[in-house]
Amino acid sequence: MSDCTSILIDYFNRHIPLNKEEEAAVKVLFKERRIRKRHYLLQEGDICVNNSFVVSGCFRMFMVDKNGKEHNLQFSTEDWWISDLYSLFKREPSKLYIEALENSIILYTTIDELLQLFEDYPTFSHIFRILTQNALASQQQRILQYVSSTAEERYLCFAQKRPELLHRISSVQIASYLGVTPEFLSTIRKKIAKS
Amino acid sequence: MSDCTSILIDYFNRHIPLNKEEEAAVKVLFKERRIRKRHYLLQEGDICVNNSFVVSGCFRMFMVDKNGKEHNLQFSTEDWWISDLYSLFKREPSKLYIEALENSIILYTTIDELLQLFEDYPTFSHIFRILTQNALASQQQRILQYVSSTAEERYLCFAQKRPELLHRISSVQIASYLGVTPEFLSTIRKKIAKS
DNA sequence: CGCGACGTTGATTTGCCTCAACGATTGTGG
DNA sequence: CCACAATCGTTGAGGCAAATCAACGTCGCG
Repeated sequence: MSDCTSILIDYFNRHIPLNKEEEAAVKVLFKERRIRKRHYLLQEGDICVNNSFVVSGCFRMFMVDKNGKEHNLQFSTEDWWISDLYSLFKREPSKLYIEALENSIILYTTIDELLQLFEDYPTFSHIFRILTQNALASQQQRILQYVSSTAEERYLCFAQKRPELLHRISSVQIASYLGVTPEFLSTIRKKIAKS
Repeated sequence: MSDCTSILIDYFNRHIPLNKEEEAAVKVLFKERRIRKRHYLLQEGDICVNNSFVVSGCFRMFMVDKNGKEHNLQFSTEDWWISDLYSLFKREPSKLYIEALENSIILYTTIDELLQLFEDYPTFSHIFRILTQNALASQQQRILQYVSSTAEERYLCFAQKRPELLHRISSVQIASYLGVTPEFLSTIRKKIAKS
């Protein structure tokens, strides 16, 4: 059985080179966990205490509205992070769910270990500040897109940014991410194929 | 003429008590500026280099879509911050505008001064990490609301959270924030008044 | 083989937009 | 201080994007 931490260390090195001490800290702190398809990493009401890195597999983060409908906010595959950053840092109950769409492997730490890591090695504090900014930026992009694009435009944008997900994820999930019904996604696809 | 920095210091003290040194640093670093109604603090393409605290007045942050339509993302009044956090930290050109809706007074620093402040006084680093988390949280809330509520529900929610803005801001601006036309906001209001 | 999940299609409905028109209010120049 | 223009909120008619509901074919799987 392979040691997944090397994948995470590679990931960090692609952002900011780590020294040997820092690499060792990653090896110590991050723990491996397997999640089976359809199992949950987080459910509404839980406080999100873990920050998780996806080694392999695929997750979706979603909320359930008052009519019981699900709305996907994010998909996370290899080399992405998956957690409710708000619940994680505020230590408040989450309004979100995180579900594995495939059998997956993650590396995770608790928020307390992470904060300790920040204190011990400023490099990580720096990396995670950037990650938070990226999260902020991508959320801003989603809002801007939502208020200014049609469903078809949102689909085309998604297809361009995450082409590999089109085949990997069911269209029910993609429709939920785009904010349309699966039926309407189907008509969008038909229309695009024609043109 | 009054010194506005005391207002900002009060604001900080309400979050985390400052010591004398920290208060002095605020006095040195933050500069006052008056912005007249209809003037811009930021325009698309600019890199947002200033982080601004609203002492008095009111601002709106908005984007312009490809059809030339404006979409308000945020209103900031007294005791709020106003800046494009993404452009500020990434030092990339902004896609947003910030406009004064009233004659206003702000206190601002450049991003470089702010980062220096973080290094010198960890307290501020802590406060601003919380502010970034709050920004993330409120953006998440907006997305969740957008995908799961009708315009009427969004209006009721806005009216509950920011009742004072209903009279302070024109309905054109409120409609733009809610993502509807002013005409439709009007019909929403009529319907609510009836029930 | 039969069942359930999934993607597709069509008919109908609905939420919201567009456009046009109208009084009321505000601002401005003479 | 008035006259006029400009802006703002409202109302209504008509249209479109997307939802809902129902039905059907296909596929993988027990």
